[in-house]
Amino acid sequence: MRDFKHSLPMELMRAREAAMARFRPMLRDHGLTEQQWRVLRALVDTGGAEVGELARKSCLLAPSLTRILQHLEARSLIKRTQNSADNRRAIISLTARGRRLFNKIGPRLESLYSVIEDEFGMERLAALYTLLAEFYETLQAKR
Amino acid sequence: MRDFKHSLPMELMRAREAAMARFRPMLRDHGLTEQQWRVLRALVDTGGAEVGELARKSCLLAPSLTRILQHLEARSLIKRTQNSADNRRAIISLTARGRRLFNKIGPRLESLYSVIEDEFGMERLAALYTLLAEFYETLQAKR
DNA sequence: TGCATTTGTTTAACATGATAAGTATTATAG
DNA sequence: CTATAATACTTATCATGTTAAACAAATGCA
Repeated sequence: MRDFKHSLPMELMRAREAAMARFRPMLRDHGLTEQQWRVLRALVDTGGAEVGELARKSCLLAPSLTRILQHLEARSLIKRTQNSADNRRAIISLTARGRRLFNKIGPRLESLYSVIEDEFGMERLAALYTLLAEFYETLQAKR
Repeated sequence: MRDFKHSLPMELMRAREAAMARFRPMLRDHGLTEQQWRVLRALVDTGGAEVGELARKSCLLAPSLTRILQHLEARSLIKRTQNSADNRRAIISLTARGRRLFNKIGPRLESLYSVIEDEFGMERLAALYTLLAEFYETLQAKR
């Protein structure tokens, strides 16, 4: 059997964790988990979206997203707008308060990201992005 | 701000999830989570280890590992051997039953891994491993 | 020796991950 | 039309992730 050290899922996880360790403290300072942040960011990106689309964009499972939306709604960071044409669907969007929080955190995370970019190098980072995207596409295509 | 699509932690997560989706069903068929499997694998690798070492090798946080060991012990897949020199430490090791389960699952996971290797290509896979390891080292070194 | 510190592990509390099942609403075949 | 299936979410349940705090055993040092 291959050496345990060369388990691809574990290597991906370790790399991700190394990056998240840089970002998580700041999110935590603002009372956000990384998953909650992903939702806010997806909402800014889309300007409002249905739960299903939000789940895809933020890479969250539906049940997780349901709970997260409940938390964010309780904190008045998001709101729901019922779709009269299809009552199953609701459009989720940021409140003004949610947008303010996003605007406060976003730039700080960007600067942390820049540090990583400097340390690791833009070229290698780009290469990594490319390989990851190709890997994902390859494995998805064959399912 | 960068496009949301280019969030490195998310890309790492998506790639990992694409791989795990191949492995998880088989583990589930044997009543194991991926984390429990990582622990069994680390135990085979080391031939028995303390909780702390196990946490490092299996990339699990101590509280998670504590719970996982309780589950595995309840299923008689692992056992604890008290260290007389230091009563805080206990050596965790596989039971015969745990080893049998490992021997049953291991080869099947290997063959699933081979499929990924074929689909993505060994060269690109090797390149990905290298970049991931470098990325991890770079980010750890500067902490 | 006595005691504050450190170390290794576990608990606790809350949030999310993963799977299955449930609910309400809409689409569709007959 | 209407029963049925499909869709979009939500609940439920158990396991893990994350942080802080508790705990016991070992260590360092006055």
